Amino acid sequence: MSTGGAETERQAWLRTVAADVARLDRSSSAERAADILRRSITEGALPPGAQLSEIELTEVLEVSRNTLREAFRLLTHEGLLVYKLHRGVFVPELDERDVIDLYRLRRVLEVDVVRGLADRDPELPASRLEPLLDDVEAAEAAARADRWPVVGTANMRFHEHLIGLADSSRMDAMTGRLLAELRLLFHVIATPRELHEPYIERNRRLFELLEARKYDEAAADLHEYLLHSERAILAAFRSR
Amino acid sequence: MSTGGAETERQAWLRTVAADVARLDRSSSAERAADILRRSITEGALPPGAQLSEIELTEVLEVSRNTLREAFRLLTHEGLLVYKLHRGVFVPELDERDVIDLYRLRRVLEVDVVRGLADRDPELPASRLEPLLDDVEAAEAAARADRWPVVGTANMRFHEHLIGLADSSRMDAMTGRLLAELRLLFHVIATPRELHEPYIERNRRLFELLEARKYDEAAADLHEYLLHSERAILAAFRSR
DNA sequence: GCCTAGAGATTGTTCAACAATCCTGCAAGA
DNA sequence: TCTTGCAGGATTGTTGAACAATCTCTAGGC
Repeated sequence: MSTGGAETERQAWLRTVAADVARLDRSSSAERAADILRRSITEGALPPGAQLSEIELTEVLEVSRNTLREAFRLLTHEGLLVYKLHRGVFVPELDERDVIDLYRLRRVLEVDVVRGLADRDPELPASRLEPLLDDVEAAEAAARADRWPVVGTANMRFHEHLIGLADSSRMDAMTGRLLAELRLLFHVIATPRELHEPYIERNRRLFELLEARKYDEAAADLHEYLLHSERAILAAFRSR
Repeated sequence: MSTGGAETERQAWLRTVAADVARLDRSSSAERAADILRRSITEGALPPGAQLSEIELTEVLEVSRNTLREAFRLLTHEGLLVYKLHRGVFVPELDERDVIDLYRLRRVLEVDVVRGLADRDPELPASRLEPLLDDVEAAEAAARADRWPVVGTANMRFHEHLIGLADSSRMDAMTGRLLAELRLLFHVIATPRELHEPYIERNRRLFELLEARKYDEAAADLHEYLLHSERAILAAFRSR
């Protein structure tokens, strides 16, 4: 054996390898099929209300019905599909109450994460904020290229990475679900630019507040941010 | 057609019927199998670390392997089972970090629900609190009968009903998951009495604060309550 | 005692078939 | 005209069997 310091380093390496293996392992046919369907749904190719035929998709995705149904189950639990017994799976149609419900949870979780960062500030290396900056810059670049759906994706990732700072696997899972459902809502709104543009700047400001370790200020800003976003979506929703 | 008022009444009735239909519909073989397994796990018949053999359970539950695997998927997404690729499904073994993670989320969600009740106090009929009182009394009765696992169940339902006051389907789903995982933790603790007894009284006090509409006070009480519970479980966990 | 090879067992995936249920269209009746 | 009842076809729910991929365990060699 070696010293404690070397041992820790070795353990850290073992952990990264284990994570890589786990990432490779999770490539069952069902999850690959689910990946394709997830993209089709979140990118709008399968609009809310659409039914997914089993036999049709088995041919397109080249998997068996059982495997496809397992993929359906995966997406069902992410909120991207709903099962109707003996009738099939459908892309859910969310309404205003869902918007309110989703945003209520987003506010609770995200604001709490930011506020909670104050307690563990010392142990949080600055490098943890790098993914957030990457997302902001990706959004800015996409905006310059006039690619607003890409801006939306980058903004979403910003919030995913924000939640990730809490190091809570369960919060990550919940947020993933919430944001996936949110994407369903975006597709009923015709003007992606108005929907995403204001938040590029707000995300950058949020990032800078975090970088400056002004966590309470960041939490207050985020709270108001999410209220603003909710109002915008509700307004766009009502004018359909 | 009739007046607007009658129309609203009719719509309300239609909603209740639709809810009943949805409840009846959700009875597929896979979900029935999942129900049985869920009870076995939460009641401790299947302890953490146990492996669930496919061929064995197909015989016991009298379903096919495919249907059983669909039930496994359902429970996996509730956190009650974990898949290890090519090795099978197991009842997860939670550790101290899971305790901390679970309680962090419980505090965030439950305290927010209670605090949020203040905003919608007028529209909240007093009858909505009845299930909470039922749970408190059920726990008290079970305690007198010295049936501590039943006390634990009643206490859990109290918190489920508490979250239910928010009328948020997504929060209900999240809480259901969190509490199910919590039950997994309870089974590694040998003394159910110490684990559940203190919270009978605390639940009653919480109920009385809600009944008196002292929501902020109730929220503060609940916050401290959950910290206390977390410490108790962590202590029991460390002394195994 | 440790390592390796291979047999046996278990899981991952597919396929085909049948049962149960839903949707569609049409005809009969009020 | 509107509702009701009834085939017929289409789709989903479930099963069983089969094969491939992987893991576990044991036996044997060093």
